[in-house]
Amino acid sequence: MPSARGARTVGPRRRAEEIIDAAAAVFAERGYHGASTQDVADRLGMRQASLYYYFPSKEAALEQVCLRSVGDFVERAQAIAGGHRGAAEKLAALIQSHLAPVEIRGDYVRCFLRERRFLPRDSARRIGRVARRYEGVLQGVIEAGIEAGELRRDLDPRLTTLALIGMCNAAMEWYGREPDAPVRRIADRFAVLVIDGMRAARGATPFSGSRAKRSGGRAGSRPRRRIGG
Amino acid sequence: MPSARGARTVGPRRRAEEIIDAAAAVFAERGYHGASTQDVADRLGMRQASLYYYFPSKEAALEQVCLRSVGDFVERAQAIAGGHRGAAEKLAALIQSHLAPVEIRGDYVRCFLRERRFLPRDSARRIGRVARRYEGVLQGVIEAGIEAGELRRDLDPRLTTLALIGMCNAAMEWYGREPDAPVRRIADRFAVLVIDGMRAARGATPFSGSRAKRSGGRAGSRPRRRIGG
DNA sequence: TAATTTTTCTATCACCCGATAGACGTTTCT
DNA sequence: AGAAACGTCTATCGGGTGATAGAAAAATTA
Repeated sequence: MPSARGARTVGPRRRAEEIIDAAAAVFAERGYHGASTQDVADRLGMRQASLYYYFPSKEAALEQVCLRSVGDFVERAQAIAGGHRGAAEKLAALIQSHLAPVEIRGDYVRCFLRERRFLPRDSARRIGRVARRYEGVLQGVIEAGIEAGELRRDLDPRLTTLALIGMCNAAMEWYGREPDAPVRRIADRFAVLVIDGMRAARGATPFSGSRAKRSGGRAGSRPRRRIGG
Repeated sequence: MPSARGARTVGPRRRAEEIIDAAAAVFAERGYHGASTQDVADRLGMRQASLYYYFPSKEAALEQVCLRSVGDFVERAQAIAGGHRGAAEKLAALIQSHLAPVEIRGDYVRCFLRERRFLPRDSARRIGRVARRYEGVLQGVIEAGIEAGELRRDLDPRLTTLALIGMCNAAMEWYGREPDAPVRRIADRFAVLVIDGMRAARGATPFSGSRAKRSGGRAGSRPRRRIGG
C-alpha cells in the first residue's frame, strides 16, 4: 500500500488532472492571485514544491484550467447551430448547453470567467480566440433567425449575443446559492425570457417607440400603449 | 507653491477620494489580490507607506471602494420603483439606471462586482444586505407587474430578477470594448430584449413546447404550456 | 534483485507585500 | 511668530510567495 513519499494513489496520467482539479477549485474560491500554490498543495495533501513537477509555473496551471474550461463549448455550440431546427429552438438548446457545465465543472467555468484575464498575453489571446468563436456561433444563429424572419428585424445581433451570454455567465456565479434552481429550470426560464423577446412580433407592437424618447422631458420612457393583439 | 513633501494639491477631504479613486482603478485593472499598495501609490505619485495615513489597511480601501460603488443604487432604484408608471416602463428605467454608472464609475462598479467577495466577513455582510435590498426592489416591480396582469403570470420573479441583473452586470465587463455601444443604446436593447419577453402575451404563442424536447423523459421540469391570454 | 524511471520530499532563495515607527516639511490656527 | 495639526517621507520588519536544486522514496522495468 502506497503511502508517505512517492506515493501514487491513481493511474499514471491521472494525477496531473487531480492537480488541475485542485487548482481550479482553489482558484475559483480565492481567486488566482488570492490563492497560493501552497493552498493547492494542501488540498492535495502534498508539498508545495511537488507541484512543480507537473507545472512549470502557477500561470501555466491557470492556463490549463482555462483551457479545460473552454473545453468542448464551441464544438457543442456548433453542433447545435448546425442542426436543422429553428433559431428559437437552437437558442434554447444553446442556453441549456451553456449552462450545463456549471454542475460538474463549476470551478473550471467560474475560474475561466473570472481569472482568465490574468493569463499571460499569449495564452490570453489564444483563449480569447476560442471565446470569440463561440460568440460567433451564437451570433450566427441569431443573424440567421433574423434573416429568416423568425426573429425581430430590429435586434442588434451583437448586443443580443452578449446579453445572452452575459445572462448565462452571471448564473454561474449564483448557481448553487439559489434554492430550487437546478440547471434545467434556469435554462428554461432564461430561454422563455429572452427568446420570446426576440421573436418576430405576430400582432403586437414592439416596445420600440418608447426607447429613444426621454431626451425631451423627464428621465422615463413614456411608453405608448401597446395595441392589443 | 506646494511640492515634494507634505504637499497638498487639493482641498482637505478631497485627497482621500483621490486615493480611493486610484485604488478603484488599480483594483479593477489587476484585481484586489493582484494589485499591490505600491501600485496604488505609484498611480498617485506618492509613497506606498503614505497611503496608511488614510487607510488602516488594504482591505479597508477595498471596502470604501465597494461602498461608494453601491452608492445610491438602491435609492435610485427605489425612486423608479415607487413611481406611478407601468412595470415595463419601470424596468426599462431600472435597466438604464443600473447601467448608467459604468461610464463615470466603471472602475468602482467592476471592482464591486469582482472583488467584493474578498471583503472581510463583516463588511461583506453589510454590503450583501444592500445588494439584496436592491434585488428586492427589482423583484418587487416584477411581482407587481405580474399581479397587475402586465407581465406574464408564469414568470419566476426571482430568476427573472437575477437574469436581468446578471445581464446588466455582464455588460459592465465588456463595456468600452464593444464599438458603437454607448450606455443608452445598450440599455435600450436590453430593455426591448427582456421586457418584451416578459410581457403578458397578447397573441403570440409562447415557446414552451420546443424546449424540453431533447430531454427524452428525463428528470427535468416538463414545462407547462401556458394558456394563452 | 538490480537498474531505471517516476514521483515526492526537504531545504532554501530572492523577492515582494502589507504594515509600523518616527522624522521632517507644510499648512493652519492663535 | 510660535504652536499645533496635517500630510508625506525614509527606513525597516516579519512573513508569505513563487520557484529551484538535489536527495530520497516508490514504482516500473529488465
